[in-house]
Formats: sequence, structure tokens, C-alpha cells
Amino acid sequence: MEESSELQSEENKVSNEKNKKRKLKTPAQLKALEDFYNEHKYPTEEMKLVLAEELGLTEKQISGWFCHRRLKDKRLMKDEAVANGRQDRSSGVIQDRGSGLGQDSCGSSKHADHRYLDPKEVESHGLYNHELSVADMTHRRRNHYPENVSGVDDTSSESSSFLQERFSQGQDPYDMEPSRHLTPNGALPPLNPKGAVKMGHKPSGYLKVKGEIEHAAITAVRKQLGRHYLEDGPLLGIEFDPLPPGAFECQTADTANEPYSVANPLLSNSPEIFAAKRQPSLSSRYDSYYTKFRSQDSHMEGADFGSLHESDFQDKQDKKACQNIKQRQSLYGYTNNFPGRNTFPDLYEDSTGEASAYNSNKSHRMSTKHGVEGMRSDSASNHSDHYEEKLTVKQKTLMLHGYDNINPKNIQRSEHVKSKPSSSIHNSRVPMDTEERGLSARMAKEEMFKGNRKAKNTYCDVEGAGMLSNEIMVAKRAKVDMLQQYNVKKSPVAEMELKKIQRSVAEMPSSFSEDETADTSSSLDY
DNA sequence: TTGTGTTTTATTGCCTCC
DNA sequence: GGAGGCAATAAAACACAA
Repeated sequence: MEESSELQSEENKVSNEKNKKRKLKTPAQLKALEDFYNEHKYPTEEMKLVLAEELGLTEKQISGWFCHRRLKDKRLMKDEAVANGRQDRSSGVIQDRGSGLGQDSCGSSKHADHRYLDPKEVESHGLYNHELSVADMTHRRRNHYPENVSGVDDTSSESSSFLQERFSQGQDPYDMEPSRHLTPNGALPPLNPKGAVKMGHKPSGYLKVKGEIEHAAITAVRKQLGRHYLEDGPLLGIEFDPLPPGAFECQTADTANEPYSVANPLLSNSPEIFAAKRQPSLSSRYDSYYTKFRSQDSHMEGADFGSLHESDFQDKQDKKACQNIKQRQSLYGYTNNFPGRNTFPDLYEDSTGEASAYNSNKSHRMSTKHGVEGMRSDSASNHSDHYEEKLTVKQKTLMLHGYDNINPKNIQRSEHVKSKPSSSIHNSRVPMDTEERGLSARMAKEEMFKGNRKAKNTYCDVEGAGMLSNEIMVAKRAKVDMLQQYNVKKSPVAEMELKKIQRSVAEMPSSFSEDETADTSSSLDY
């Protein structure tokens, strides 16, 4: 298969000139192109050249493919817009596009068409509904090649993520291209929520915002309940001990405004709460969701590993195994192919639109981190749980090596993955331009998904057990370790990477403690 | 096996921008 | 005027039902 793909690629180059009979792109080429397209809808000439070189295609073919791909996207978005329009009219629910914050920029049908957008803007934003379209299509493509795309595993396939690394150095954990969810050993990952794409129908506008609406409703109820609402109250059916006399004597003056802090002193200083109170507008849907999620998880600070769904866990582990390979490649060969741009920092900081939507995501993640750090110190002081501290270190090193082991900015970004939605989203809120609004909505969606999974898992872990926080942490830790071991066994690539990283860690400056390096090794599987 | 519909690829012409 | 992008079109490849 591998040989045939390469052969076919070579054949493409030669035979395309000889006869005009069209050649289908190999699955690996398609995967690479799709991946790249998700990052850069309008690749520069250099990018095209490199892509062409990597994929064994001509630049013309690359250009043509991207052109057609954009057309395809546009077509799909039109269809979707029509479908959504119908749905929205019939349901009368909040429009999906833009999810509130980005509505002005993405909600109008006018913007459903690339033609009305600055191409650069389109690229850097990603049109709002783009992910779904691409996901849908890549999904279809995967069906189109039932023999398993990753089974090709030829050089082009290798170069796909590789190229992505080179040009974007970003990985959105919630990107929905199935191609990225293929495991390094060629097996399809276990079903996960993202697999819902498989259901064939894209989520309608209503379905997509339904969860948000529910959270908003919960928040509303919560505010109505005021002090009576206990975030971390006992499970239903548990009887309370009688309160001691005077138990309510020392309430804050305005408890109605501080239901959370009453319920959970840990949160009283939370900037999230502050922000939630400050933000009664549309965005409060997310804010309140974050708050809810965080409250549920107030004892879980630092134990985010266990809160990952195993499928996602596997996904991330698989992706990282591949990424690590690519990252190392990028270190010795392609760190700066394009002078003046496309280095990682450049991609991050380039605000001209060349950088993909990841830029914004990353910056968000970076900013998110700070709030989380702040909260972490809070919870740490309250919990005095050494496991938590250890996990924090572990997570840091894990993220450092698992995601981005080069760039400090990337490290920060990686922190975001484990971080909870934080106040910095709100605290750093300044008058947003269109791009930021659209981005904000998207980020909120991402965070919501993470939060959903996390909250669910948290509940699962403590369900009916009444565990003390330490026990919870231990349980979670054990779960994480188990999953890590499982993933090492399951993924030979990850195992190989593990050994390689271990070697490279041995060469690291002595400032890295042994503990950290040890954690790093196991964290690879994250 | 065949016919039909869909998707993908290649080509060409036009338009816009620099 | 050249480069890049979009749109239209043709044709090959593919999926699927009869």
C-alpha cells in the first residue's frame, strides 16, 4: 500500500504531463491536504511549493486542489446556511452562527460566502461553520476509503502532520477532522463524542446551542436560589446533620450577589465568579457554565487528567505521538523554511491574517493560563494536597513534552489544555473586533465541550462514593496512570517516542529535576 | 453487470489587485 | 501585465441500486 501510494504519486507527476487523464490523490495526499487546508485556506506560494514537494504533486495541482476545496467549502456552507436558515426559522432558537458573540461577523448570510470576505480574513478566522463542513467532508472521505486511510502510512501521510507542524505548529484538540484521529498504528480510535459526526447530520443550530442554553438556564436557577444553592452540596437523598446554632450569623452582607461564595468559599475569590457577575450579557452563558463546571470540580483542581474521556485521551495521546515525531523533524530541518514567517512565534504573532485561526486560539489559551494559575494557587492553599502539586508539575512537564516542547509560548498554550476555563477570558475582555468576537465564540464552544466532558467525568468519579478529596485525587491519579500504561502498550509509536524523549531528556539541562523528567516520560501518553 | 448519480480532478476564462 | 482567485465546465473515478 505504501509503495503503491508512492508509486502513484510519482506516477501523478509524470503521467499528468503525458496524458490528461486525471489522477485521484492518494489518501495520504488528501489527508495532508485536508490537514493543511484546515490550517491555511489560502496557502502562500512557498507553502504550496513545500506541499507539492512533500506530496509529490505539482504546485499547479496544489493550487487547483485548494481552489476546488474552497469552492467545495463554500458550496457546503451555502447548503448548510440554507438548512440552518430553515431550522432557525422553524425552531425560533438562537442562531447558531456566531454563537452570540460572533454573530455580527458570521451570522449574516452575507458572510457565508467567501467572496464577501477578505481572503486573508477568511483564512485567519476560518469561517464560522467551517469546521463542521470540513469535518463532514473528511468524514465522508474516510468512508470513501474504507481500507483505512492511515493504513497507507506512506511518506505523504507522514508529511501531512509534519507539514502542519511546519506551518501552523498548532493542534486544536477539538478540531474535528477525523483524519487526525487516526491512531499512529493505523487503527481507528474508539468512538467518542466527536464521532457524532458520523451520525451523518451536522448539528443543527438548535442542537449546537442547546447545551449552552441549558447552562444558562442552570445559571439562572442558581441565581434565583441564591444562598440556597449549594454547588458542592451532598448528593440527593443524603440527610443533613442539624446546623449548629448561629450557623447563618456570619453571612456576607449581600448574599444574593454571592451565592457561589456562600456555597463554596473556595470560589469566593475566583475571578471567574467576579467575571460572571460582571458579565450579564450574552457571554455570560459561557461564563456561568464555566462557573458551574468549576464549582463541580472544585475539589479536583489539578486532576484534569482523569477527567478526560478515555476516547479523547486516546485521541490526544495518539496525536501527540505523531506530533512529537514531527516536532523533532521540524527541529532539525524545517524550523524556518520561510524567512520572516512561519516560525512558531511568527505564526503566533502575525496578526496580518496569514496565520491560521489557531493563532487566536493559541493566544486565548495563553491568556487562559494565567487565570488558571491564579486559581490554582487558591485551591492549592485550601487543599494542601500534595498529589495536586505533583500533578501540577506533572501536567506542566507533560504538556511541555507532549504538546510543544520547544516554544515557551507553546508551553503556555499547552497549559490551556489542562486548564479550566478561566477568568482571563473575561478579565482580558476588551472591546473586541469582529475577529475576536468570532473567535471568542469559538473558544467558548471549545471550552464548553471540554467542560462538559470534565464535569461528567468528575461526577462519575465521585458518584455515590462520598470520597474525600484526597481519595478522589488518588483515584484519579490511578486512573490516569492506568490509562497511560494502556496507551503505551497500545501505541507502539508512542512507546518509541517515549524512549526517544527519555533519551533527549537525559541530555536536557540539569535544571530539570529527575522527578520532572520521570513524569515527562509517562506524560507522553497523555 | 450495468446504468445512474455523486464526487473529485483538471482546464479554461474572467475578474481583481498590485 | 502578471499573479492569484473564483466560477463554470468536462471528464474520470467512484458508489450504489436494480
